[in-house]
Amino acid sequence: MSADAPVPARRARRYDPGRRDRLVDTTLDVIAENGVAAATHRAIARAADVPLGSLTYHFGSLTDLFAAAFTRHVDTVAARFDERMRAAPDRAAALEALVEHLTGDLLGSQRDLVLAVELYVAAARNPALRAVTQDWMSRSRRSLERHLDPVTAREVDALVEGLVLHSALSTDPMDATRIRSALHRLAG
Amino acid sequence: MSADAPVPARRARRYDPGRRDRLVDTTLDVIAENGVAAATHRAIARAADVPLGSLTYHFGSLTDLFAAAFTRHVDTVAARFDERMRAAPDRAAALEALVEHLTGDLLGSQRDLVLAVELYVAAARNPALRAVTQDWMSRSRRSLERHLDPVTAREVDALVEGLVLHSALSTDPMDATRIRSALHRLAG
DNA sequence: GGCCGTTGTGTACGTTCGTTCCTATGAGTT
DNA sequence: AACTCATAGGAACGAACGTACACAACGGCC
Repeated sequence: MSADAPVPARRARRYDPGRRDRLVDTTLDVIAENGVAAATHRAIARAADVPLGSLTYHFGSLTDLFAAAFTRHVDTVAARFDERMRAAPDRAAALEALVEHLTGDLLGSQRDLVLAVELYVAAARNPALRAVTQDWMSRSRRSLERHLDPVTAREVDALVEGLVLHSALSTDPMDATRIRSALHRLAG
Repeated sequence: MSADAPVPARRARRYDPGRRDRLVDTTLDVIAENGVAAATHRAIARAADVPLGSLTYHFGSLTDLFAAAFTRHVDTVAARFDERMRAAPDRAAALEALVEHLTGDLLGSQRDLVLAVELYVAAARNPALRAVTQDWMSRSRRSLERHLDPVTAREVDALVEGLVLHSALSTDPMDATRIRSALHRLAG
């Protein structure tokens, strides 16, 4: 009469060395999927299949976790973007690489697009995240300045931001041809 | 023994014909000030100095209230923008009006800027708000097409969106001169 | 002046949240 | 093998949330 007692089903898994890293990744997944507002401790714990307490153990607060997640995201995208710019031999190639970055890397995966916008808004209200956005903006501009003068780089940067926003939210985003034409008008 | 009884301090004010309108305005204020996430029934009620129940009486749900608020905001900004475009006699004047719109109307009041970005993100997750953003985007483009061909209008629209985002979040937004130069490069 | 239906108000309910805390476990060290 | 301490796990707390609802108050109508 005690075999299948109402034991609360103890969790078996133990000692998970990469867990902290996985939590950061899962956080980005949840934010991309449902937005920052829906990225609660519980939602992330469920998505990562870890108990609730594990989150507050690894990260002192939800803001800390967001900061870690966005920092990772910015590092990933900024590194990829700078590599593209570094690989370009001249200005024309840089513009084409920019088109590729926009249509291939970003617009291809709605994920990075959405994460960017979510980061922008979260940072607008949260001082702890503002540094991450600032870092992204300055790295992005520095990459552009490999082939563009500072004034043009700044204008292109603004246009790119607008294209990202448009693409993330509009029903009919601009295609590669239109983007290329706009970039050349601005920086060609 | 009953004069100053612990009566819960009945509210005196009654019959407030313009209340529904005021609630919409107050909602925009709260969103601009603290973001959509902080715009709760209670926060708005406090800001408008009305009891909590008044909100659910006038608006069936929080989403309904947001939709009403954003619709009003879009109507205001879109009307002002279209008037500027309509008043411009030619393409050059239209571009200058656009600069004026950006630096004067929008960047002058951080408020409209922030509201725009908040709307974008809220709409990305909430189907009921998506129609409002679509309306804004199409009206904005139609206004631009008074003086620009459709292709250019679209590019300018994207650039403007990027400038808005940059201005709302960057520490050193572009000034009127730079904005004018960028617009002329793109559409001049 | 008395009735009625719209409008206004206060409270309560059930849910979800971030965070805290106590206990259990096992890898690494001695 | 024994000990230790960083990690893991689950329950609990108080606070805040959206919403529902019962009752109060008053303008408009007879």
